[in-house]
Amino acid sequence: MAKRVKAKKLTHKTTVRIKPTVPFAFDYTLHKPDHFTSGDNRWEPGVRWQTWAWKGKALGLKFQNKGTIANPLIALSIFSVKALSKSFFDSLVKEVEYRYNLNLDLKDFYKKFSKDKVLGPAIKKLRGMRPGHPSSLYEYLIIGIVLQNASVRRSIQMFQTLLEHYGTLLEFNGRKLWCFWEPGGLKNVDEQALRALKVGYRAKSIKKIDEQFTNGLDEEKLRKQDRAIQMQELLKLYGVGPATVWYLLFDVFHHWDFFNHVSPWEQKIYSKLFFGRDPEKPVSVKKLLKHFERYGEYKQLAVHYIWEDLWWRRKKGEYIPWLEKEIRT
DNA sequence: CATCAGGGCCCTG
DNA sequence: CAGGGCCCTGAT
Repeated sequence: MAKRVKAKKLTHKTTVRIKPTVPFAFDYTLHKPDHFTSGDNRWEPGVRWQTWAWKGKALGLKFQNKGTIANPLIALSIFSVKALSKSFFDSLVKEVEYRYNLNLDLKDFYKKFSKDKVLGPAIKKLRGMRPGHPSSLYEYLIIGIVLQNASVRRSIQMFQTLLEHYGTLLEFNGRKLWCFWEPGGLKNVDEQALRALKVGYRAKSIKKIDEQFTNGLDEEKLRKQDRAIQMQELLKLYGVGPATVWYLLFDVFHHWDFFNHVSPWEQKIYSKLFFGRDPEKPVSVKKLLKHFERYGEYKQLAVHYIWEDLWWRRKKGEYIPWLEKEIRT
């Protein structure tokens, strides 16, 4: 399936140091085992390689853990074709800090919920974990579209194929990874061509989002608006509904306090986690949402901790039979 | 084999 | 505001 193409070699390397706020857990922040793996990143303990389209440049990033939870330090190496300016690096680092929430203050959240029966143990284990996602709004929208009405395996296939057709293969630090195309990159691609990649009816959404996005949607500006405006603007995008917006508000716009949607597979998992129920006989969405109210302004963050704890347990080798049944990769 | 549901959304009535 | 249809794929 992989197209045979020549990788763009990123021979320039610049390393900068980033000091996140304390406490900081490198692996729990830089790797989320529930996010589907794809050709744009690689993780191993203490290291993450990630491609990054930024201001017209296709970059390779390598994050290395050089500190501890109590005294954190990240070495970020930026690989590029040509040398880049100081102001370019500054803007990039600022964006990295934003997307991974490296300056987030978790004290109040921990103070409020460290003793919570369900959340407490997760906080203890994952102490220093930030929520966050490496994608821009545009990139996340494309990912959101391929998640719709599809199994994990199919989503991965669609995303990988899109990357391989419209992205750029980069080679840096001895690795080859695909980099996302820039917004507007599908201008000369018609819907039929997208359909040929087996994305199905999502072709229309992808195409329209690429158009609508280049026609004035500005991520920077939207970040500064309040949540209601953000929702309203996102829902205007063709193919974006409540489920996709819910993901976006958390992962891209960093609202920790907003929880209005539960998708069917998540409903099953939450039912088991929070109510001990058989996932096949899930608790109603309404009841789940009401349950999350106890976490107040941190409800989405709280669920993120419990959710990630579950996936890390699996990642670390614990066999969770009911979960395996729900995943169906 | 055929049929169906799936990590939604749009559109119609 | 409920419900049919949509692409494709793996499960049954």
